[in-house]
Order: sequence, then C-alpha cells, then structure tokens
Amino acid sequence: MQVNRGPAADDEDRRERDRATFTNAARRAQIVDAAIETIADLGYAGASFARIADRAGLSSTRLISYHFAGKDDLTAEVLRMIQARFADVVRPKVAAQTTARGTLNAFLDANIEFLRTNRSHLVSMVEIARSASLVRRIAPADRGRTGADLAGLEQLLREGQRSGEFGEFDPAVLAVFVLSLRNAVVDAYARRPDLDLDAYARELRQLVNRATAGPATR
Amino acid sequence: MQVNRGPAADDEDRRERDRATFTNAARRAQIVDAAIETIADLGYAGASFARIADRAGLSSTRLISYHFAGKDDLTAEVLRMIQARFADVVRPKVAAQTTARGTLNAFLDANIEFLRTNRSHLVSMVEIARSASLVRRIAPADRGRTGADLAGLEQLLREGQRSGEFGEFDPAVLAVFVLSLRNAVVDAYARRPDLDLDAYARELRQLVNRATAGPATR
Amino acid sequence: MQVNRGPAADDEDRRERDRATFTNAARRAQIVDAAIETIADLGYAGASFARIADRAGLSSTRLISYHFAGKDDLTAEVLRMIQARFADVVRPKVAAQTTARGTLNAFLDANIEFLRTNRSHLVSMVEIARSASLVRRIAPADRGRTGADLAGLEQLLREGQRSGEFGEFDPAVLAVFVLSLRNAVVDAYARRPDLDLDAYARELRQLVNRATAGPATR
Amino acid sequence: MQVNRGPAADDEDRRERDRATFTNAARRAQIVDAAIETIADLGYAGASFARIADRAGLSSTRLISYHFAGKDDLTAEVLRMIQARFADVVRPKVAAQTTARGTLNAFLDANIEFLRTNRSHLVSMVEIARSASLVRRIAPADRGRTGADLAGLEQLLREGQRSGEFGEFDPAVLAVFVLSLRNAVVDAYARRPDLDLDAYARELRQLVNRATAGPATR
DNA sequence: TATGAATGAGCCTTCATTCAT
DNA sequence: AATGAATGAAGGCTCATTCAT
Repeated sequence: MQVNRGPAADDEDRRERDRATFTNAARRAQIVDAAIETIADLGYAGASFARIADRAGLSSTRLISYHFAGKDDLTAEVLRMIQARFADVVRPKVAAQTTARGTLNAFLDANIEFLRTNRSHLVSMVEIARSASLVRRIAPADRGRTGADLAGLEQLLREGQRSGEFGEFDPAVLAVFVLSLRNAVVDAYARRPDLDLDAYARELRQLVNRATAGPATR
Repeated sequence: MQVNRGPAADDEDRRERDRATFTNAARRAQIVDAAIETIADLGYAGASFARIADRAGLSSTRLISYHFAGKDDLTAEVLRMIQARFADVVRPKVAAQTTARGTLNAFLDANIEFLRTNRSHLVSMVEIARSASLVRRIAPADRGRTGADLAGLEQLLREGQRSGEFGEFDPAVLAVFVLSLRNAVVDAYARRPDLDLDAYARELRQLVNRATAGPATR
Repeated sequence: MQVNRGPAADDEDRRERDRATFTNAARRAQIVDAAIETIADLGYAGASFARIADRAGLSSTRLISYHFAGKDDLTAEVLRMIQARFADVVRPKVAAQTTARGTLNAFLDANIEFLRTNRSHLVSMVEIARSASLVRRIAPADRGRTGADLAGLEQLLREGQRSGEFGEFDPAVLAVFVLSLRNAVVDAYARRPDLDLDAYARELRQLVNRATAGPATR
Repeated sequence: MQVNRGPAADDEDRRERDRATFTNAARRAQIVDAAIETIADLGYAGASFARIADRAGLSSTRLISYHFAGKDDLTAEVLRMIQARFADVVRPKVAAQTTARGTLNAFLDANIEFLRTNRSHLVSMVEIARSASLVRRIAPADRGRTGADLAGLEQLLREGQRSGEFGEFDPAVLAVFVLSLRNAVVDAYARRPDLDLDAYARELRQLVNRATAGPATR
C-alpha cells in the first residue's frame, strides 16, 4: 500500500511531476548517488537508509522515505540511473561496430572504461544483481533490467555464429560466462582499487576472443 | 566476573576440550550443516542465527552462541567444513594427474561433481566468499581459506606455462577468471536446480581449455 | 514569525473568509467526502491523511493540512457534513409524525433508508463515534454532536411514556440500546454490503416496538 | 517468516514447552494482562508495544517481541485469555439451566457479572472484536473465537423457538442484536466506570425478554 | 551440555505536521 | 489557493549477543 506521499506517489504521475521540479530531482539524484556509493562500499545488505543518509549528509532517513516509496523503489531507481549512465558509455561504442566480433570487443572495452570512470556504479550494479538473484524482491521490470545485458549478449553471440565469425559453443551458456568474467573484473576492482585494470582488460579480451574464435582464427 | 562462556571460549582450549567430547562435536556439526543449507538457500545475509536454529530444529539461537564464539566463528567453521569435504572430492582426482592440463581439467570436473552431489556446499562457499569480499569481517586466516583455490590454481597455470603445455596469459588473472567461471556455474545452479549442468560443464571445460591452449594446440 | 496558516487558521476569520470563497468550499467538500469514504472503508484508525489524499486524488497531504487545522478539525467537519445530510433525510420523515411511536418508527426507517443510500456516511459516523468514545481527542462540541441523536431519542421515549403510548423502561438506557441496535445494523452492513438489509430493518422495528410496547399493546 | 525465536517459536511446540516453564508463563501472563488493561484503556489502535511495556513495567518492548511472535500473536493470546476467564464465569451459570429462556437470562447475567468483576477484559474483547472486523488481520482461528458467542446464541434462540418458549423472530439477526446490546453495556461502562450497571442490567434483561417473548407470555 | 530469559541497537516504514514559497 | 520540501516521533520487528542457572 502506497502512503504518505512524498513525490514518489504514483508511477504514472511521477514521471510528469517529480522530475519536473528542479529541487526534487536534485535531491533524488543526490540520494541515488549516495546509495550507489554506499552499496558499492558496504554491499547491498549493508546499505541501510541510515548509512545512505549519512553519506548524503541528510539529517534523517525520513528524507529518503519521502522521496522514494521504499527501499525497493530506491533500488530500482539506482539500477535505472546506473543503467542509463552505463548505456551512455556502451551504446555508442557498440553501435559503431559492424561485425559481431567488433561489437563483442567494443562491449568488453566499454565495460572496462565504464568501470574505470564509474567504479562505484558498476560495483553497485553487480552487487544488486547478486542480491536480487537470491532475494527475490526486485520487481519483474527491474529484474529484466538486470538481465538486459545477458539477453543482448546471447543474441550477439548467436549472430556471430550465424555469420561464421564465431566458432562453436552454446550461446546461452557462454553469455552467462562472459558476464561472469566481466563481473569478476568488477569484483576484483571493488576489492582493490589499486588493481592493474589494464592487465585484467587485456586478459578479458583475450579470453573471450579465444572462447569465441572460429575455425579460421585458430 | 567471568561467566558461562561455552566451549567456544578461547581459541587455545577449544581445540583441546571441544573436539574431545563427542556430543559437542555432533552438535557443532549439526549446526554447521544447518548453516550451510541456510546460506545456500537464503544467502549469507539471510542466514541469521534464528533461521539457522530453525532449520537445525533448535529451540533457541542460544545453542549456536554457546557452541560458537560468534557469527564469524560459525562462518569460519562452515568454510572449514565445506573445504574439507571439497578437498575429499577434488584432491584424489587432481592427484591422479600428471600433466598440467590433466590437472586443470580434473579440477574443473571435480568441481562439477562436487556441485552435483553437494550443491548446498558449493553454493554456500561461493556465497560466503562473495559476502566476505565486500564485508571485511572474516578473519585473515579464513580469508586465506577462501583464497586457497585461487593460489593453487595460479600456481598450476604457471607450471603449465613453464612446461609448455599452456599458452600465454597472465596466470594470476586467469586464475581469478577460471574461478569466476566455476562460480558462475554454481550461481546458475543455485538459482535453477533443474539446470542442464552437463551443458555448463562442457562449455566450462571448452572455454578454459581454449583459454589456456598452447600454440601447438591451436 | 507567522507563516502560511492556510484558511483554517483561526476559528473566527475562518467563518468569514473560508465559506465566502467558492473554490475553497469545494476543495473542503472534496476532502471531507474522501475522508468519509476512507473512514468507512478502513476505519477511523486506518484513515490517515495519506490514505485520504490518495482517495481524493491529491498529490500531497499538505492540501489537507492547508484546509483543516488538523485531524480533529477534519473529523469534526466530517461529522458535521454527515449529520447535515443525515438530518436532511431524517428530519422531514420524523416531523411528519404526530405520535411518539410513529416518530420512533419513522426514525428507525429513516436510518435504514439513509444507510441504504449513503452507506459510507452512516458507517463513518458510527466508526468515528466509537473511536471517539475511547480516544478522547474529539472536541467537546463535536462530542455533543455525536450524542445529539441520543439526547433526542431519550426525550422522545420519555414523551411516549408520558403520553401512555410506551410502556415502562428506563428512557436513558433504552435510548442507548436503540442506538446500539441501529449501529449493529450499520456494522453488519459495513462488513457485508450484500446483507439482507430488509430483514435487519424488519427485526429492528419489531424489536424496538416490543421494547417500548405499552400494556394495551401487549 | 518466523524468526528469532523467543519461546513463541512454533505453534506446535509452544504448547509443550512454553507453558511448561514457570517464569516464562508468568511473564507471558504479565504481558497479556498489561495488554488487556492497555487495550481497555486506549483502544486496540492505541495499545502499542511501548504502552503495554510501560504498563507492565518492562524495560523495553523487546521483551514482548521475545515472548510473542508479533502483535497478532499477542492479540490472539489476549483473546484466548479473556475467553478462558469469560467461559469460567459464563459456562457454569449457563449449564445449570434447563430452559432456553433460563439459559438466555443466565447468559446475560453472567455477562454483566463478568463485566463487573473483570471490566477491562470484556472491554478489551469488544474493542478487539471491533478492530478485527475492520482490519482483517486476525487469524481465522481467532476470528472464530470472536464469533463463538454469536453462533452459540443463534443456536440457543433457534432452540427456544423450536420448543415454543420463544416467539417469532429471525434468530440470526436477533443474535447479532442481543450481542450488540451486551456490547452497548460494555461500551457505556468503559466510558463511565461509575455507571449504574444494575439499571443497565435490568433494562437489558427486560429488553431481550420482550424481544423473545412467545404469544403466551404476551 | 544445555537452556531460559533478557537485551540494546538497528531495520524500514508511517504518522500528522511545519517551513517556505 | 496551492504546493514542494522536509521533519521528529513512533510504529512493529529482527539482529547477534549476554546474564544466570
């Protein structure tokens, strides 16, 4: 039941009104950003409203409840925000490609670049995705959001096979694997910010390319 | 004033006294097993003492606090138990191998087998490792335990390169990647127990072998 | 410093200014109506500003606070509104009667009719009266309002006795009882809108007439 | 989900273990009694854990959560306790009767007596029944508990009609009315402890007897 | 070896209301 | 005439842990 009634009120009018007002949007963004940092730092379970409010410099957690319908709503918004920024980086790089392999490599590179410039974003995303997989409380819509990469990747792999660029493998499984490798880099970087990201990027590229290599390439 | 510490009291006398008594060990094992199941089911964050006690059929969480110094201690014991059973499966398979590639494949196969027969164990292990990576509360000693596989794997990869069986790659990074792929299989299986584990096993083997392939193989 | 008090500010100028402006009155009525529905639906305790605003289609509870000095003020207005509409139905019916018994039956019938046509109004009224009896937060003036029926009824019973139409009973107590029977019908109808209201009406009439029957009648 | 794990743990073993230990039972009873007083005083909505703990002289509300699975559980226990004590008073009086009218009057008298000696109990019961009717959160089992009187009363009325002791009326409806009259007495007494309970008792008896009077009686 | 009893801190959410345009 | 923004207090509940047998 949806009650007292910050601007988070309804799904329909939120779009219209909420985003409209400047202060409101700014506050929301401020909270979302603080949430992203906090999740990246302490994990999803550790990111309590109190901790988020703390980081955002808010006087009370009430302000979060005011701007978001609940923790799930905040999480969904966090995911939306991350995905949007992520797409800004990834999409242009990917769109510029004509071959499946080019697209695949562009995707990997874009991930690394996004990780480098927006570390907490990608760390948060991975962390949320993980928690969401066990705790089933995320809305179907946002669950889809989490899985968007996966579906797209699988399709890309399938196309590469059809065009003869890629070799033999199970596209559904390999998509899972490729994402898990991406996540491994994110994890490692989350744990040690002084990580040699370039080395990981190189190995990631090499590994994925070997995994997808066609007969000709080998 | 020093009151009721339970057998978990000190690290030194624990060894001596605890292990000695039979009932005690049985209770501990019962709790650890319940913890493993609970973690596999609800995640590390979801595995509260209450939930573990529930599954173990204990009337109060007090019994857990009695047998373990705290949640970290229980977690450490869980890890120890899993690792022990894991080693029982993996070590003989690995020991029978003479080549680096043989060892690597044996390791992968053993993992899959262990996952198939002890699903909750491996799921728990991965879950704990992940949580521990963000929340830094695990004792250094046990952190090492989590990383045992990693170190061994890296060494194996390095040896394979030295012997010429394996191609070029960064052994430290690839070790991380290989484990992350293993974990991906575990994750997928945790989410959907009806998973086609064989398909994942095949792809895992293929992927890892391609990643380590030497010039001759290619 | 005196800031933004809204039209509800003082008791004196409210009358003058408020009622004057048309929009204002319309808004107030809209809120009061939403409050009535909400109370009837969720009970007095469940009728939070948020829920009322929801039903009224308001974007924030602020509008309620703006038009009413507080929850008690809104409740009082709700009561006033209900009572006014109730009087519109009851008074003419009652006024047309010449005997005490006729008046009594007309009162009962009018209650049933009002319940049938304005279910939420009577349900709300009963609900508020009940809550107000335990939680003493209603202004004395409005407490009287709740008891208006009671006093009138008692007087009617007394007159019927004096005229010889009614038998022997304690008029003060019977007034309480008659209203409680009326409330029982309201309660039952509130719980099950598919109630056979006619059956209840018949029984109510019969019961009250037997209770007040004079020696001759028996 | 049922977690941490006071003695309230499961429904099955609660019976066995809980009640067994003396201290535990005493605490539970203490809390239940405080809850009864609080509900009678402030209404169901006003009876927060904090207020109950206050009245019971507990240091924190946590003790309530420890002994009861939640507010619903406490409420159910309150109902159970009241009903038990109520039955102790009513049942023997009712059982001693041979006629339907005798039973009916005994029931009414017993209610008045119980109200006189255990005011807060009956007040609480009525208050809970009311809240439960609007807020649908009470377990079906306890909902039945609330309605037990009603069903029994209806049956009694029906029997009295069959035996010719009672006149014509709708037994289901009259049962509702009779209970509502009882509740009216309770309400009145709750509001004014200095009430002339005898007068109310007399009128209640008279009213109900007139309502059920057979042709011969009239 | 086991437990019953209790606890302080923290969780998210909801409450009516106020400050400032 | 209306709103956007914010708030302190309280709500029930769950956490791992401790005191006392």
